[in-house]
Amino acid sequence: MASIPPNQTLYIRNLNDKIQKEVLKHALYGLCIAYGRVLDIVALKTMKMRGQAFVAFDDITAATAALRQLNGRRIFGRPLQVEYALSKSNVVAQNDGSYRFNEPHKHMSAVERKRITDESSEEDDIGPAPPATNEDYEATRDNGDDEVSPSSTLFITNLPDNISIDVLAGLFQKYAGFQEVRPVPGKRNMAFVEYATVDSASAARNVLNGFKLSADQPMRVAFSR
DNA sequence: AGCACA
Repeated sequence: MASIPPNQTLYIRNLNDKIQKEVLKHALYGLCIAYGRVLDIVALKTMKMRGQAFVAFDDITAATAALRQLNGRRIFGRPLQVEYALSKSNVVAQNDGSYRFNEPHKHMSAVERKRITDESSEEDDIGPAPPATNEDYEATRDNGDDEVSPSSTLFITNLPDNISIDVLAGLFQKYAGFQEVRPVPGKRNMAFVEYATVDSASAARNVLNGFKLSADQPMRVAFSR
């Protein structure tokens, strides 16, 4: 079996394509960041590309470690199939100066190209991506009800019943200071998330409170008491 | 199964 030469980008397939794209990326990020710096994650929901993702690492060593550890690992109910990508990601090309944003990477008719483009812009995500900044967040935040004082432990409620620890870890690991997710025994729709400091917990809370993991259930992220 | 990104 002719194998693919090492590449600092991994090609991942067999992903559950029912999962909201942003959630998927967060989860992959959470899994991958353990092996090195992650430069970018690309996932498309086009006909051709759904169920697949590209994770660009800092270097080949990190990618190789992630490939070894993550291949076959179950996430969202499916074992990941991880290989090296065939080509260089744009992010890495940009980094090494070889990026030319014109050169066609595929031979495709104009109509095919248009079809792909249309599909890419189609909005099939269930809910919104987490706001990118705290400023964005102010618009979506619920100015509510917690009189609990800030803490390094977050208490998550209103989760979809069948949520996995993987998903939550994927989401919360993206924010600095993340330590662990702890299930609440007997309560499938709640969890604790531990951060190193009050500030890091607070930052994660600011972004993720109200984030939808399912269409109708914005999760609530509060400080634990 | 399916190797993209502006």
